Amino acid sequence: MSRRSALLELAILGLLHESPLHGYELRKRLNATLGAFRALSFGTLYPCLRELVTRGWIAENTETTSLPESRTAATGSGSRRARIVYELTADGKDQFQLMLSQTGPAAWEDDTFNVHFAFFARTEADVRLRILEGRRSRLEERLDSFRSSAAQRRERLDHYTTELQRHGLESAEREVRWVTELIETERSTTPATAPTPAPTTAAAVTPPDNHQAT
Amino acid sequence: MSRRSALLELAILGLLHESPLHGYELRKRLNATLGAFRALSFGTLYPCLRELVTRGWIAENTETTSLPESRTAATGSGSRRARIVYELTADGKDQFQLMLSQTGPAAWEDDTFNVHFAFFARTEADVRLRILEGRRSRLEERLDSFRSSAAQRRERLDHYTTELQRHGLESAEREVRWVTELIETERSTTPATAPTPAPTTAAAVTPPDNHQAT
DNA sequence: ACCAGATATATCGAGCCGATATATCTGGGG
DNA sequence: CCCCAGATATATCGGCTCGATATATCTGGT
Repeated sequence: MSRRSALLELAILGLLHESPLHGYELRKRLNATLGAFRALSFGTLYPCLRELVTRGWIAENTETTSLPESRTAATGSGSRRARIVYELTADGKDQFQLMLSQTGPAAWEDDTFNVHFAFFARTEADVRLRILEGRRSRLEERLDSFRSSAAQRRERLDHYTTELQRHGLESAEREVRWVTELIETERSTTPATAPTPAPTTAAAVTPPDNHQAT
Repeated sequence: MSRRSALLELAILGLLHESPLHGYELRKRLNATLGAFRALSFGTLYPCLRELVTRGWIAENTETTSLPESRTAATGSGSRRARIVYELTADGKDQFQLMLSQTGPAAWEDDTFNVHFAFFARTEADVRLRILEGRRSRLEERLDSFRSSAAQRRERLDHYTTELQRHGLESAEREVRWVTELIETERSTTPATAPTPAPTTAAAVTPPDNHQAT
């Protein structure tokens, strides 16, 4: 079972959910729209696309722009040459929804969170809330370890390292506030149909912490 | 010519510049102190250490804590068993200073900037300023491409993706302000000379053949 | 005394990144 | 008009990194 970066597979299926795309354009959107994949290599993308085809989740349509011998300068859309356009299949849509409903610890880590969040419009409300709360727990956990380790070696670091730590801490605190606002928005816009047994609002969110020590 | 992640080599040399360390502790500091290397694998660290040894930049001292049959409970440092302690050599110090003076485009990218910044106390003032300005240019360049692409597809994105973009944009803007403040501080505190003092000896700035100290 | 967990070093396969190759289309200059 | 530079587009390869795993010692709890 080649894991093959389930995150990349999820991102590809999600982008193809909107419209069929060819590899080059897919890579650009992976870099731009999602927060991850800053410089995804074609040596990663194309093998992944091929595997998704063999699994039947996407289909490969060779774009035979039969454009005749004329230059077709009129069409500004510019179909340049035969491109391989990938399209989501029915099985691919099912798999995408299945992946979105997975709320494992992999959903709120640094790299994965942005991708999951970008597809929240197609994610169920309770899953959205669980991922946001997991993300906040993860951030606060890191904040705690940062602050405790900072207290230990007060005067050991020079000015620049201290400044680096301070900026990192501040960024993490800002993201906590951002996620908290998102959680409150989720709670106010969705009725209280929470399946979690936490009726009281003061239940301190009960984050779905990883009960499984990896 | 195995480049072997010059960034990791720089970070190791920089951390060993302060005190000799063994692999396990080195990995913890790589995760905690620097911003990069969130989960560096031992399968990456140990081969890198071995190569640094073969290049003569660090030395491998098997810590034969001859600690007698007594428990040595007094020493809080706790030498548990024979550990391999790596120590920076004179050539390693030269190499570290050489790497720090490299102001290539590799110094202000996302991953590399934090590491270079963490060692600014041992970097010359003009190099510091060049790296900070390069970092700011890089961030503003990304901000421009973000904003222009956001203008193109105004109403195409859903609420969540828009929110993700907005948060990313805001974070980048905050980092630009942070870097700008750092640049102004550099300009005001270093009128012409005087590198920032290191806590120890002042011989830290480019010694050509200085083979002693520590 | 025992077991769980932290400390510490080491190795291996799967798969990712960066460089590189190939080919077509577009735009600018001589 | 042609050629070159650059963007578009697909593809491959080797070196290296990651995650899992193995081994061994020390510490702390019961």
